[in-house]
Amino acid sequence: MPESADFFLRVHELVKQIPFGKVTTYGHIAAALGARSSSRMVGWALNAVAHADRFDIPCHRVVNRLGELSGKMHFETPFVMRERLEAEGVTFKGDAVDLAVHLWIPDA
DNA sequence: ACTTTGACTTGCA
DNA sequence: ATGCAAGCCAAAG
Repeated sequence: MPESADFFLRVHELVKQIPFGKVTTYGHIAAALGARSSSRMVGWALNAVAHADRFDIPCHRVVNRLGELSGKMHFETPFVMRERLEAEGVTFKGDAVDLAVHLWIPDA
């Protein structure tokens, strides 16, 4: 594994630290890691997670800047992601999470 | 080794 | 306010 795995690890830790019923965005994670512009890499990190058996990492709590579940299509079914969030008490604003209530910013 | 794409974000028109 | 283009870094073709 390349050194970028370290980046993945930090993303994983951050995502694990997301409180129950809260969500965060790729941009905030990237910013917390000092890579504000590299928000795409956060997605790659989660992709690696999804490909592995890292079910301990709530990737469904990570959304894009608009609160949309951009990664839902990468799940087995695009519905499971929203179902899980709703199961945690997360409210939705149409097809996006109500960030005004559930947005959580990592404590880097 | 080069090109294309991707779970994003920001900026300018 | 909406739409298109660029920037970013890494992985897959």
